[in-house]
Parts: sequence; structure tokens; C-alpha cells
Amino acid sequence: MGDDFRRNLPLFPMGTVTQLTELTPRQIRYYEQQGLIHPARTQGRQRLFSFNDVDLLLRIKSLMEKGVNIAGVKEVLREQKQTSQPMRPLGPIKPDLSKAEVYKLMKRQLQELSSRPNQSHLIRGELSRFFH
DNA sequence: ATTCTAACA
DNA sequence: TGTTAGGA
Repeated sequence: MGDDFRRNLPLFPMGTVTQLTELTPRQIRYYEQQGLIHPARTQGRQRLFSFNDVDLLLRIKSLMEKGVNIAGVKEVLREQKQTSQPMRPLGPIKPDLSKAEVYKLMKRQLQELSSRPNQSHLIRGELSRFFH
């Protein structure tokens, strides 16, 4: 599927992502520090997020809202990574696309997000307590 | 105008 | 996590 190519295109700056996810820049940067997401950077060190990054952030947000802490989120993400098929990384990063392009892609993404019900997880709270 | 990092009265 | 300082 030469489609995950688009899913990984570095398209949106921080401002757009905060609106798409309703997460604060602080939270988003923190999740990156925790290794939950790996947004690309422009030459000016500014983050450029892909659809996959946004998707991931929404899943993280969902989990956190259910009481899952960072450790728990990492666990869930680790499990989901084993389940899904691996995809090769993205090479060079492109700066930006026209608004028309972005909106076209966004429409597609929104359709996918709503048609793919995210599995909910029972894991919540201090997961570290149950690790062994 | 936006975003970035570092740090905490 | 919020917020702010000081740069780019």
C-alpha cells in the first residue's frame, strides 16, 4: 500500500496539531520526550507532524483520559506495534503542501479515523504495579 | 505571529 | 502539567 507514504508526510506544525488533538503543546512535546511520537523537524528545528503522528496522539489522549499513565500508554503502544504490520521509515522531509492538498488529505484521514473504531483497553492507573 | 528549549515564585 | 523567559 503506497498510501502510508502520505500518512507519514510531515505536514502540520504544532499549532495545527493542538487544534486537531486538543492537546497542549506542552503535552505533545512531553509525549515526544517519552518516545511516544517522533515528528519530523524542519531545518529551523520546528516540528512537522504527519497523519500518523496525529492519529497516535489521539490514541494517547484517549488512553490518558481513561486514566492510563505514560508507562501504561507505552505498554499499549508496544503491544499494538507487534500486532500491526511493520512499515519502513520516511527518508527526506518535505516542508509544506498547499492548503488544498492538506484539506484533501485531512478529509481522507477523518474518514478513516471514524470508520476505524479504536479498540479500547482495560489497562489503567499505575500499571507499573502489575508489571512482573 | 509561531514555535522551541529549559526551568520553576 | 502549567507557565514563563529568552531565542530563532
